[in-house]
Amino acid sequence: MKETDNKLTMRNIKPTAMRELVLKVLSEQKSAISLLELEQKFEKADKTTLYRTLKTFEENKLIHSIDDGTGSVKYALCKETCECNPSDLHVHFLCTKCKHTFCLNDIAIPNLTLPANFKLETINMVVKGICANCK
Amino acid sequence: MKETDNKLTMRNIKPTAMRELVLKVLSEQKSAISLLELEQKFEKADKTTLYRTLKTFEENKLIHSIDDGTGSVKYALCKETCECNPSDLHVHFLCTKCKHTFCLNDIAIPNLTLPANFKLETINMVVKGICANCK
DNA sequence: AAAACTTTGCAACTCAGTTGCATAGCTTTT
DNA sequence: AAAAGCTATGCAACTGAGTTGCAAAGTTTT
Ligand SMILES: [Mn+2]
Ligand SMILES: [Mn+2]
Ligand SMILES: [Zn+2]
Ligand SMILES: [Zn+2]
Repeated sequence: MKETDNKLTMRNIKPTAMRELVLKVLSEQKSAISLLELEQKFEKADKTTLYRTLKTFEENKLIHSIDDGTGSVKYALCKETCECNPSDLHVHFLCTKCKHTFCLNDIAIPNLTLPANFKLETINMVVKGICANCK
Repeated sequence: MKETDNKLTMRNIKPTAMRELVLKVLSEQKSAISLLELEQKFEKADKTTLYRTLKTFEENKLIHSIDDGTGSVKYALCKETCECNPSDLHVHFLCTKCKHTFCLNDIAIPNLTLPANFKLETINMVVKGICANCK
């Protein structure tokens, strides 16, 4: 697990056995994953440990969290260069059929003209519909 | 409460005392309100009744709900003509200072080009930042 | 007035997320 | 190498928004 180790240390995360496993699982996903789903990928793993692992990953910008409105937060790997700045923001897509949540990394969030004296900080944009796999 | 009564019956909601009071409170708000906040506007009111009142209002398109990512759903009156169609969708704004959530009724959600074979159904777009009152 | 339906109020529950705390496992100092 | 100190892990218990079951109160229909 040299490669995985590297990804962790590059984000200033100490590479423990658990963290390597979690990163591996996250890397294998084609869509964003919830804490519960992550838990279920393991035979035996503690929810709290996974929870804190995800928090650590998120704080160190290895992953980003997605609030897709389903009631459970999803997590997905950040691009290598991602610093979670406004310019790294992208649209997310929730398929109403398969319930998968996708990062549309190539779809930037369109510009908006806000009312006078409103200052923009960040935007959450979630598109719901049918994904290419379900179509 | 002739006027309030009318708004309810026009949306096929039987005008009970409680419902009139709830609609009155909702009409007075300048920003969207949560179930808990609604509860606190009354001396003594049952959360369940308010909950179900909001559900009834929402089903009948008197109000719409807003998931602003704070963990508590907000509710705001619909425009008279609103049928909660895609064309009635608008951007919402959450002020990170005063924590108020506003309907930006005049700001339509911008068009997006989705990846091939993705079909759009609806969009939730929440802008976070500083509102005009807090600026 | 009785029967049928709707609304309300209370209590209890669900479920995702979160915290406290003790133990286990490293790392650094002596 | 042992002791001390820090970090990660595991379990249990808690939180808070939302939701459901059920009985009582209120309305409408017959
Ligand atoms: Mn993403
Ligand atoms: Mn609105
Ligand atoms: Zn799908
Ligand atoms: Zn504000």
